[in-house]
Amino acid sequence: MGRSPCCEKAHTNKGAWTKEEDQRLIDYIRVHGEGCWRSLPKAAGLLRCGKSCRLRWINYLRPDLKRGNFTDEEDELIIKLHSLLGNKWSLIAGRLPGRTDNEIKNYWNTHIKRKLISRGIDPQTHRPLNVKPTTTTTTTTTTTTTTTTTSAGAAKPTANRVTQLNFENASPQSKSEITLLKSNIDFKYSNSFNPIKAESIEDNNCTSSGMTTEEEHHHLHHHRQEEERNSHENQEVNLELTIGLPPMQSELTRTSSSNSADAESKLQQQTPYQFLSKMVTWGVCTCCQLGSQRSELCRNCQNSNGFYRFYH
DNA sequence: AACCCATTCAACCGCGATCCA
DNA sequence: ATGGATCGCGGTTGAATGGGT
Repeated sequence: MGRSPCCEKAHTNKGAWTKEEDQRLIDYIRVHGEGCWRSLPKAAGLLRCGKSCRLRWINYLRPDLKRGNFTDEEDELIIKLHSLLGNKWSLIAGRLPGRTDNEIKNYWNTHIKRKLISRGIDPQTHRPLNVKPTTTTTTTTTTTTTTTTTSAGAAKPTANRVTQLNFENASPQSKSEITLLKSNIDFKYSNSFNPIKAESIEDNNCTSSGMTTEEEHHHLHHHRQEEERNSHENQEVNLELTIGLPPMQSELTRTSSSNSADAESKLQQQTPYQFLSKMVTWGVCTCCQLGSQRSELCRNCQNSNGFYRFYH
């Protein structure tokens, strides 16, 4: 038994949308807002499946879309974000107001890929094309985790992977790493915050990039130097990866008698370092680190009971 | 004008994640 | 705990378009 189709295909239109269909969809959403896509077509009198309506609205009809050519600044930002996030088009799109994931994906495949290749850069790894990838396998003694990756391309970023940073039970070695990580985050925050690095330490001393701890130390050090150089040389593209509030269940529940906005504003009054330290202590997912703008409370950090996974 | 080929981008498809009864 | 329904994402497809011959 396969998965049931998302809609009754026999009675739905496919292919390009007509002006009338567009208008119906716009009119309906203007009145009722974005809601249940499944029931929308019927309610709006459209012979389309909900999925198709959603796509049409998000990628084409939404009033806040920018359209038009990408600027050089946008190009560079996309390249930079892609080097950090990989093919996470929706996350990249979240940093480019008025642009959709589909648009960026297409633009990447048709323009930027070529642009990078012409610069002698591998579009997937963001490293010089003549560098031959080597495979390294790292197995740590404290965990059974084995990570395989290529040196040319950092381990493929997984958007929903969560960080697990437990200070209390960490080995002395891990603690020194955590200190290093925190200083790294602190450093990045003072320049331009790189959320990916916050994910670097997982399972105590097994790194997500597949490097040994020593390599990771070296890598972080090297990265820091590089960052410093960049920021001095050309005022590196400021990614403005704003940090969204991580789920603050306890803060919220502790102040449940007052409103949750109080708890939030209390946290926002903290210094960036205090705030980041909390993030590290809690452990937050990439979504929260990136400041997901779609939902106030990230689902990745929330389990099915509504509690947050990483709160101590 | 007719054909061919390359490029672009809107739309589709399949799948994993999440919700919810 | 389970399974169907739904959402959202990333990869792929194919019609439309433009340029070259």
